[in-house]
Amino acid sequence: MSQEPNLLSELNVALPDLNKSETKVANAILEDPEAATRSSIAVLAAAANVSEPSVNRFCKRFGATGFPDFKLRLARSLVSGVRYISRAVEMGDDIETYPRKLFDNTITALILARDQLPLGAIERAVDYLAQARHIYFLGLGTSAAVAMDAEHKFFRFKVPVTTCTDPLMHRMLAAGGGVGDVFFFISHTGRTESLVETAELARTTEAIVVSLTAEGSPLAESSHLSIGLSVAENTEEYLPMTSRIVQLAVLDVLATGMTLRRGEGILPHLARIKDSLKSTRFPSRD
Amino acid sequence: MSQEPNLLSELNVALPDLNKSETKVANAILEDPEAATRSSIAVLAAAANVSEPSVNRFCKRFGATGFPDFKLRLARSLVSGVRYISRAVEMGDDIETYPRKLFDNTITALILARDQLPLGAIERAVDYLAQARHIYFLGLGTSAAVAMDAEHKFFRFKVPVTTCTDPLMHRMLAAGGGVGDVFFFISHTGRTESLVETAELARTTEAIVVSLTAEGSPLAESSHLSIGLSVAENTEEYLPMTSRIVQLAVLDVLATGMTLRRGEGILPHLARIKDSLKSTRFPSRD
DNA sequence: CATCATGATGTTGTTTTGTTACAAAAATCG
DNA sequence: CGATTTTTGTAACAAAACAACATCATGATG
Repeated sequence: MSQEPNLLSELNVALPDLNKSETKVANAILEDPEAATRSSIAVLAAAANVSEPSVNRFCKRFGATGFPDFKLRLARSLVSGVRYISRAVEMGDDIETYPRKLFDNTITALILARDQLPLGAIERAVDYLAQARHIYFLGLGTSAAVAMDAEHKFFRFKVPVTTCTDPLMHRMLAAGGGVGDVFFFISHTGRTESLVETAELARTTEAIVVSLTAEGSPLAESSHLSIGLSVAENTEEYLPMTSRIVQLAVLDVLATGMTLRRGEGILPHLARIKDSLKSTRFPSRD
Repeated sequence: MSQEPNLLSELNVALPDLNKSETKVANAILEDPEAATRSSIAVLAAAANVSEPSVNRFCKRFGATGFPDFKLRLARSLVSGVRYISRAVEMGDDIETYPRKLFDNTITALILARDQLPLGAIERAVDYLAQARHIYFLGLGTSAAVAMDAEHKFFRFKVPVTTCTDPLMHRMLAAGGGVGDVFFFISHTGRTESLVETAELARTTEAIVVSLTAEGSPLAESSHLSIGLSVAENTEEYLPMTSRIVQLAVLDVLATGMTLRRGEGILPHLARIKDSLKSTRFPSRD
């Protein structure tokens, strides 16, 4: 699905090249786009002092099939314009405001990531993971929690999984890497010295080094395969937020890819794991 | 500008309260909202197997002045082509398909959660957390990773934070709770016996018990305050996915609420913490 | 400077689309 | 089981959009 350009800015750009009545229509729309989406063709024509067919022709000129279709595009470009701007939380924000902003930012980040997902890299990562004899998820700080989450997913595939947050352990594990080992590094910046060094250490062995990190970062460069993300963490923010959620979503994708690779056969196994928790829970009504 | 809630999630929420033909219409729209915005009332009526006036009434029920107006609202609430019907991944899906499905499901879950966020509970939770002398984040399984993430956020506010995944430790910590302690439980189901028992134990002390869990669950009932979520984890899926991401987003909200509560004064402190990592990283170009 | 060609604009009438009023059917309740 | 309310559909009606054609402006050419 292509990132359709904003209709309003398209109008602005085209403005000089329009003829008399088209200009009138364009101005009427730009004057109050919100209202334009609500008007009928007759009302808009009156507002622009032109005839109805002129408005209709105008719409078709901009690629719409007709006036209703044009209104729809207009409506959509009105939101996407607002939505795509990550609005930072401000000190004055109240409870009605900041939760919505945070959710919207997260949603936007996921949409952006979804549309730029490096599918090729993901597919190769699934290849590596599916063949791994042992997977190591290594991350520090916020990414440590992500690594832990990954461990909770991947152990289900009957592969030994190790997660670890101690940089010294990292080094030792990396040094001991061998055939069939996959070292999976998770880092938002991809610049953490300790992690990059560990990745390089792992590369001196027979192990495979995969990273989920910023595109073009030192860590990405040091890996056999990098799943490059370009999540712009709002620099104003003091707490890391969106980046790790995108990382988690990508790990969901990898785990799912692994399930698909394993085929139907793995499903009973996954079901058994899930069911094993039943007896730890209070029965639910349904 | 009114913060209009997303029409799609409004539909989802209202779904159970609709009568027969209204349900049919809602499903037809949810099935493919994008197409719905392009259809005429006749086409949509046919797709839903109802009469045209039924569609019209449906639109008015949701606050629109008529069908065209409804379509406009729908178009506005359509975020970048997210598919609202959570389509589960199927065994035959290829790399072009399943990553998108997973992301869309996650995005949808976040939109739904955003529009049903229990703001009152969140506000009170921020109150408790802001006044806490010690915060304990307790979760098991997947929620353990969420708890760990929470720890990584909240320690920044100069509050001692403890995370722990050992149920026996949980019990002992809970038993030792006192004034100023906040026990924050994280659980998707809210039915894990061990956690519920721990929560009840904590309630016998002076400590405050807060939970981030399913609405109306035993855990929610056992808490002083519950932030109720109703994320429908797709039961077909064998891996927990969307629920924990929503939990993380809510914890972001809580942490941000805490920042706002603390006021400007906390910002230099947060900045110092962030900067402390600088020397562990390779310098970036910008 | 008249005339024609071309393109832009408006008028009219048809078609499509949406809406209202009302009647039939179904559900609810005493 | 019948009365009452709610839900749903039918059909007539109103509004909107559109297409075909007519008119007007513009400007190029003899």
